Amino acid sequence: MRTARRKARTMPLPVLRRLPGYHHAVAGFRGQGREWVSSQTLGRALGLTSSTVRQDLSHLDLAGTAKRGYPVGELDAVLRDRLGSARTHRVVIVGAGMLGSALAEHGELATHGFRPVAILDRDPERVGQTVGGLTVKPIEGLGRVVKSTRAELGVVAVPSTSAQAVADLLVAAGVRGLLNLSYANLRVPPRTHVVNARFLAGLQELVLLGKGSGVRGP
Amino acid sequence: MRTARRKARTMPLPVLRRLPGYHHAVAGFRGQGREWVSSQTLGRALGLTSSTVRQDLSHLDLAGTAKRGYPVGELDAVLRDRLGSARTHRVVIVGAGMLGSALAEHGELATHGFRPVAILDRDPERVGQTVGGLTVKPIEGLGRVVKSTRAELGVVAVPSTSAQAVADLLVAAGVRGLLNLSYANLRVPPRTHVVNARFLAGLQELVLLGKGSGVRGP
DNA sequence: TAGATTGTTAATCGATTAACAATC
DNA sequence: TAGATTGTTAATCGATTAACAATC
Repeated sequence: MRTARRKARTMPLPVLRRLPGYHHAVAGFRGQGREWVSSQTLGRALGLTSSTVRQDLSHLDLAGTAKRGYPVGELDAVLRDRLGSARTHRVVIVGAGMLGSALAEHGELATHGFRPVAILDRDPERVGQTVGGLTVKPIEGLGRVVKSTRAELGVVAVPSTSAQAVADLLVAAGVRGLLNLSYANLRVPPRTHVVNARFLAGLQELVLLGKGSGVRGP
Repeated sequence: MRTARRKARTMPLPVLRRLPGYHHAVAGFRGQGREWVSSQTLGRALGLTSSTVRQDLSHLDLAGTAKRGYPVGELDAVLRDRLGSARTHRVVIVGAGMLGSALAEHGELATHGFRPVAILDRDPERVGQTVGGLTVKPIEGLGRVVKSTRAELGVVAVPSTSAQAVADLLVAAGVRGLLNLSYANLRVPPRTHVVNARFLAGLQELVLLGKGSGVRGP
């Protein structure tokens, strides 16, 4: 076993996407008081081969130990650092319907470093109401709100018909990343990122997978 | 240009995952009254190369035409057929918090063929309340409810700490696919499918992407 | 006709898996 | 010590992209 190289500089996108999964699993093992975890055990928890796990973890600033595996506490710390769980990430939510409100009031956000700092809506009926301790503001104020709250991230929680317009506003307001909860395909300029968490597309994917015939591969 | 082969039998997973995106884009073009759409235009809408689009669409039972592209109406019909938009897919929602309730009341579900047929919760306070026209039922009745409603799909809309337990119940009750909205990594038996739509993991992914340094590739 | 665009094959790229020496 | 497990290299697998003849 060669010495672990310090600080991997780059990380493939698939690996990056798995980090939240590792984090959840490791936090669980830590909660159980476990001190070491092997690549095989982690693989079982995430549905990956032990080989993939070792390749993935080689991108982190951490070394495992032969015969024991990876130190749970350290792994948890490294993952939390990468995922920014200890920092505060300000999130502005557009759409104060049930979905946006659910996000604003979701308890698990805070424990991972995310803080909803504003929620806005187009509907005058909703403006002024209180959601998760925040007063719903009119969408027209988005630019000012993003500036004054220094929000880094925006959540698109509006119907798919207005999603692109909202995305454009958020980009113009200067957020660096968008979480898209709508069914729309959002287009944003190169320096901005979009991550989709689309439950409707997810349900459709399940329908396609369920057909059995129709899917190839592993 | 050779004749299109009828009925592609299999479809790679990445292609399958892009079908909802194609569907949304094509529905948009159709709404504009457009009759033809090229692979290049579709690629722009989805953030793909025209080459990838042509490869993807070759898996569908449909032929394009040189110089014009793909017929929007036919493409829409083929996609709707694949995605099951015309059939009814019964969905049982576990968790009647704001997130589960948002799903139950979400208007876009019905237009794509998904029908919430039951919503359940562990909390006695919530049991009996009405959400989206459904009466919240106690979680203990899950097996009976799935049977009587003939639900095919289950939504896990509970805190991550109870997510695996809920997944186990849904699998035991016989649903064929799970939409996971929680942060947990769900483990299910081989014949069951899980699709994640995890907003918290999505926000974390945005943080990782935002670091700029740290990501490799395209 | 000339030019744009498909459908398909082949090349490239990159992720996953396998294999195994190092080593605890 | 013997055996389990890492870290890493190489092989494999599969997805994306490029290229181009067919053709509308």
